Amino acid sequence: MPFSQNKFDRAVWKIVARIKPGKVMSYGQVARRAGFPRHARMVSRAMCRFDGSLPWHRVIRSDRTLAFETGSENYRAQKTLLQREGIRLINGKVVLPEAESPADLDALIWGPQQD
DNA sequence: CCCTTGACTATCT
DNA sequence: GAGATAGCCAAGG
Repeated sequence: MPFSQNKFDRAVWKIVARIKPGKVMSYGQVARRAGFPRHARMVSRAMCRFDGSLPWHRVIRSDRTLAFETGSENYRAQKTLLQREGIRLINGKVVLPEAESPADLDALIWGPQQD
């Protein structure tokens, strides 16, 4: 955020703002790249402090699930924003772009239903 | 201070 | 692979 607070907030902001459309990062990764290892939870705290003009939806859990309660308002909002960028979800998990393969496509068609 | 709370994680069953 | 568990760390009561 332009009018950021502390050093941590600014560092986190910078990293998240750099995540390109169609890509995602975990809270832990953001924390590390911001220079604050083991601060994944702090990243989430910072996010609610300044969310709005930044691609907050591209930050997910390390297990590739969304961090909100399933079905909650925020959950649906994030899911929508991600899908809008072409990011797929299967059984509540984000399918990493790198992992797109015939096997995954089969899963999309025949296996677990797509979200 | 001590305890609780998370938009978290790594590890073990 | 899904649940349980134990770390993690800043804020707030």
